[in-house]
Amino acid sequence: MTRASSSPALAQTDQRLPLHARVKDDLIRRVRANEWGSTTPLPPESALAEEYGISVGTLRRVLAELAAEGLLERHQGRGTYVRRATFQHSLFRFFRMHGGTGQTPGSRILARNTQDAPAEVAKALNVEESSPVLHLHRLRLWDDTPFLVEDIWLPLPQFQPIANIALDELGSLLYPEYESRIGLIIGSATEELSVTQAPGEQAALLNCQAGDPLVRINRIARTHTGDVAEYRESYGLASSFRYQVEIN
Amino acid sequence: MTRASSSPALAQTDQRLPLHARVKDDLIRRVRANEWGSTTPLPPESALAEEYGISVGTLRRVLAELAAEGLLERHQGRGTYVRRATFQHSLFRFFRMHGGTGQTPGSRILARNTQDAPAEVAKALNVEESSPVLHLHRLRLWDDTPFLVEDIWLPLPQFQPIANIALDELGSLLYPEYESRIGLIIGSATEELSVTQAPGEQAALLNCQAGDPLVRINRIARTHTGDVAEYRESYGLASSFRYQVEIN
DNA sequence: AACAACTAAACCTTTATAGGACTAGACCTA
DNA sequence: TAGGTCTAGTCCTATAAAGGTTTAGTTGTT
Repeated sequence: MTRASSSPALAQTDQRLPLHARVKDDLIRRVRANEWGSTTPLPPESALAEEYGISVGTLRRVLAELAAEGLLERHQGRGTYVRRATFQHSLFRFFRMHGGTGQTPGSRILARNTQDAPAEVAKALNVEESSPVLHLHRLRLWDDTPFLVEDIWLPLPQFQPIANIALDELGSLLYPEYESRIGLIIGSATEELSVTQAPGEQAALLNCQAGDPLVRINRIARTHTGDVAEYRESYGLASSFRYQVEIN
Repeated sequence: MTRASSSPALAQTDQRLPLHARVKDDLIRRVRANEWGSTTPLPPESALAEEYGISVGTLRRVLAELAAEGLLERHQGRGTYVRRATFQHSLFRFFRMHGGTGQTPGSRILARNTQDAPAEVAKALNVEESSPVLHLHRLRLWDDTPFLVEDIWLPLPQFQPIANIALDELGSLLYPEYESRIGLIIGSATEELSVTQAPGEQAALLNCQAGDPLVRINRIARTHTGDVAEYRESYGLASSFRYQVEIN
């Protein structure tokens, strides 16, 4: 029950906290530091407990909490794994398309260029103003019907590979492309919803009147370590947006 | 480790489930049945464990899960309590008023009458169409500046006391009134956000142009037992609405 | 090559125990 | 009356142990 002698891994953590909290903090740190990919399991309970110099029961409590919070995934008989971000709760899910079931999603990149980061983009990406960024202008569709206009900004030179490849090689989903071409995994994001009125350009693309209300979603996407990797502004028809939340 | 003999309270639960899951289900049922108000504590761990015929460790696991899910609140040295709904996550929180800090919230009831429930309201309240309901038309303000127009429907005769009392006796918050005058506690709610354009009436009240985009929030509020107690439609200026969500 | 049986490794369930920390109220003292 | 001290009651931390279930792979048989 003494807190004097403990594993070196816990040296960095707050000594006033109970053991399980300190172990939890350290495990979060190690997950963020990408110590285990999402395909290699964490060491088994017994090994981790021994490593930290704590009992298996205490370690199990920590792992159960982290699983409940969605950071880890546990499978009886198989092991404990880092959970990939699922984006189950993205606001984008709430654009309800009229069509319904049998439709397929797609995307079309309308423009790709290198820019000096405008103030707003620089602030979101956490880079110097006017530093070079890659800009994508993109349309997202259901069965060739556009429902979302997107502007996406990526810091350079980090994302240079995305600037170089042929446009038709870019898949309809960008995050797998970041992962395969740059080895960068998006771990979390912040989205902000607001309502605007359609300027002429967006109105034409979305097939509505200039001035019609649009929902704007700004997303700042980050890696597991917390570094900002992408900033995007997406516009969709407000009339097809419906967001539900349970409160208590 | 046998599952044959167990507390009578568990007889109703699924015998194939592990003990902790069955106890959890039963505790949820008892909380919903209002067995403990939010001021009287649940029985202590030791008593509950004995009642269910399980060990304290297993019971603690269940209580910890329920606390993590927000159904219970635990206080070392004091006891375990049913948690009152906080509505921390209500969409209303995201109407950002320009003013800022030192302002005070208020509300003004513009109209109160008894109606035959319109189809939409009847469906939301889960009552027969054209059955009698109480309707409130209300303005919510910051420092006398209106920012939200609300229509509220309540089932009769249940809410008759609210129909009878003088309007100036109704406080600025309704849920405490339901609680003190009817003994009805709101336990959860579902909110749905959509965007509309202001009709003339709302525009005048909110001090904007007809046709300006409005955020509409429909809320269905329920008691702990799941019965619908209130339906409301609220309209606010879209330009002052900003909603943030963390995703992973 | 296909299938079944076995086995090791991993997580899961349940109980038990010893001691610690926090809270509210009772009691005592000034 | 005001303020401290004590104490019973309650939840919290940490460990230990015995047995169960699930998975993936290995081995053996046909």
